[in-house]
Amino acid sequence: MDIDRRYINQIEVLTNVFTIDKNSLKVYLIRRLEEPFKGYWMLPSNLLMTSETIEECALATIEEYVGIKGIHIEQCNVFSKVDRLPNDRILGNSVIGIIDEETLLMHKKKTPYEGVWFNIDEIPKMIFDHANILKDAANHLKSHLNNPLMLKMFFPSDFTLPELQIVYEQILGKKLDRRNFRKRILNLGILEDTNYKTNNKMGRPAKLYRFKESEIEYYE
Amino acid sequence: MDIDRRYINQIEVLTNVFTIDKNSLKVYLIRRLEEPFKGYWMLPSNLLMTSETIEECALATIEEYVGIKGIHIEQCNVFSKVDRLPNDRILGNSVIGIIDEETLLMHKKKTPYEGVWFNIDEIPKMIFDHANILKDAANHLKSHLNNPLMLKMFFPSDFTLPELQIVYEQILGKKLDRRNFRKRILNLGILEDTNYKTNNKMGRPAKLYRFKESEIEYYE
DNA sequence: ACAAAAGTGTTTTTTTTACACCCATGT
DNA sequence: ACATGGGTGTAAAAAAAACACTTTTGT
Repeated sequence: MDIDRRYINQIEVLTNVFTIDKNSLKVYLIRRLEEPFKGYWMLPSNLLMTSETIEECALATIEEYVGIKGIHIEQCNVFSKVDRLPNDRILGNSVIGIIDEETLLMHKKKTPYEGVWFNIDEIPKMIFDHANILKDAANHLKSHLNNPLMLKMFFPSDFTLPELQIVYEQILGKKLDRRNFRKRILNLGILEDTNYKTNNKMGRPAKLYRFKESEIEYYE
Repeated sequence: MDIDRRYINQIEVLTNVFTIDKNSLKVYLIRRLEEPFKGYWMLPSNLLMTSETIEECALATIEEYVGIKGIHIEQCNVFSKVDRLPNDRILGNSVIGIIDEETLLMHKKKTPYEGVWFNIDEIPKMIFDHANILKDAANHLKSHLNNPLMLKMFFPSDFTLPELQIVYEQILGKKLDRRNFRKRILNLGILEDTNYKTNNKMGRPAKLYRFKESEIEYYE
């Protein structure tokens, strides 16, 4: 490989893995084991290999550090400041991953990395520019909230409107009116009633919905 | 630089430079001089150097190929398919640049590249995945149309509402009602009347507006 | 019967759409 | 006076926001 050294770049793929757990939006962070910033938290990341796409690298990274594979991911942003890291020049490519808590528990494999799910508004000290990258990813989530393909990934299967409302509220960071929310979502015409209901321990059972298949495919 | 060769990547910055000229949205393309795809058209591009940011590379590329410097640019998208180019594995980072025709004519320097402004709906045969990248950039333009910082760049200085309407119509690809457009834009509260008017050769002079400074800075 | 959570309807306000005539200038 | 392009208002429709009581279940 005889390429001009001036054009050799390293790219790290930084993954922002989100879930909704106990009615809160959470993100998965791991601890940094080396100096500087030893003990600080970071986004699971890997250098991009020449043999893989950003998406492949992101999925491999999530499998390696979070212990879960094949989740939904989205390209997010690129961070190219020359001094974003103290020593090396590495481009940062931020990717969002979404997983529901139930699927996570079912399919999580043991990893040597002791990651923790942090509530999105209780983010600990993070290394380098990771806090900034995470904040940007949370904004991305907000501005793409109506993507059914993305929303779907917060649930293991069918879901209720109160559950969906919690996803909206957590990502938007504000409470929504239940009646107006139902009207708005159902009017979109992207959900269908499964005719099933939850059997909760308490309270009235809720109707279960799913995204219409035809609506999921086509979204920009 | 003794880095693992598996993590050595090359990144090209592909610039989508837009302008509005004669009431049409145009993009600047140059010709490819080598095989394969000799004679086909391409987005002005350069490999990213380790010493520069994506933005710096994009600006340098636009200066080199288009002959204009210091224009407004925006990060767009990353294309990382391993086989997007036939021989090398090079990541594509797409960037949007915007320039108004008048500033272009004033400040354009001679370049050895004979670029042409193509109407957005009359794009010629393009190399590799460039047509796809350009289409994606045009979509980006559409979805960020309300960014005052971006809109501002279509004009050399103050502008009239009919002129702004043409920008909207061209980017959206559809006609808008004049009265509703005025109402909507003025209601945003981001424009201020300069109290000046155009002196056109024909017809009634139009009021000149500008973006309020305070509104330009803060936009996500 | 009570506690818990889900479901529902109406009114008001705001935003969006549709639509046609008058005004200011140069020739 | 006329041709050219710019400016304006109103009514209808649609979407969003505000707001509180009833229903279904488990205990």
